[in-house]
Amino acid sequence: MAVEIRPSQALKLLHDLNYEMVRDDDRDLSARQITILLTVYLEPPPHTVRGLAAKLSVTKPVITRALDTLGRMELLQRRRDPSDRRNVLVQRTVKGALYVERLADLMVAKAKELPL
Amino acid sequence: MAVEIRPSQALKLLHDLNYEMVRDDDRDLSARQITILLTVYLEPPPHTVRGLAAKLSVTKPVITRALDTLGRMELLQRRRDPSDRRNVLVQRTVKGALYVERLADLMVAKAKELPL
DNA sequence: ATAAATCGTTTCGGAGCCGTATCATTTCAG
DNA sequence: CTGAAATGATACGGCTCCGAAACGATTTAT
Repeated sequence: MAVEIRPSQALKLLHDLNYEMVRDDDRDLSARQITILLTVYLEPPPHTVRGLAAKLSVTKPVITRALDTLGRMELLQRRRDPSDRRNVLVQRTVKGALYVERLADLMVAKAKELPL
Repeated sequence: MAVEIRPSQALKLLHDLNYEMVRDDDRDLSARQITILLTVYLEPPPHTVRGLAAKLSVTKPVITRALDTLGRMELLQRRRDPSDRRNVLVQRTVKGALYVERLADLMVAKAKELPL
């Protein structure tokens, strides 16, 4: 129970954050893509297509396509599981780590600026 | 300088929030749509297409189309400006207010659950 | 009264993402 | 060794969104 925030502050934080994301990136990630990205960066590996699909309650092609996009952006990468070559392991990248870190810092900064 | 939050907490909060939005709504709003919605609900009126486009640094058709979508969802509504009938005034709706309120409450709850 | 300017919408071609169904590859069971 | 099961990728038709350009309606300037 660490972070106390009031509803009006939450909305302003959400607004400011989305505002920055819209302005900075010409190509903004969807809610699904952000969720996939953060899941990989926050939860312990391994991450498979099937596992991510189940966790987000979406179909497998959704994950495959999101990985195509996030892979093209170099924010995540695929790797075949050597022990079971049917599996694809989703892994972090340097660029992805920087992106996530920047997102976190932005949010911390915006939270600090909140009025009242 | 009200809300203190650490980077790892910010990421988890962001993840949890996007996760809920992906799971709850079958049709999730884009970052642009959320920004438009929150701008109208947080900043003082009047809100015009041109004003919103300038504020978000996007073209006017982007706003028009977002209003089409958000209007269809009944989260925002258009109204002609009686004093200058070229303008369109973007206004809140009951359903939109409830949606925004729910979003704020969700974020407050998720923040309260954050570890450490 | 006519021309210019302003505002929001529509059109156009192009691109991304959706879910369903199907496919190729790999593993496992009999 | 052969057939079933599991996994991720692909094909398909449909929908939404994008930016640029053109458009109709309205207001303002000359």
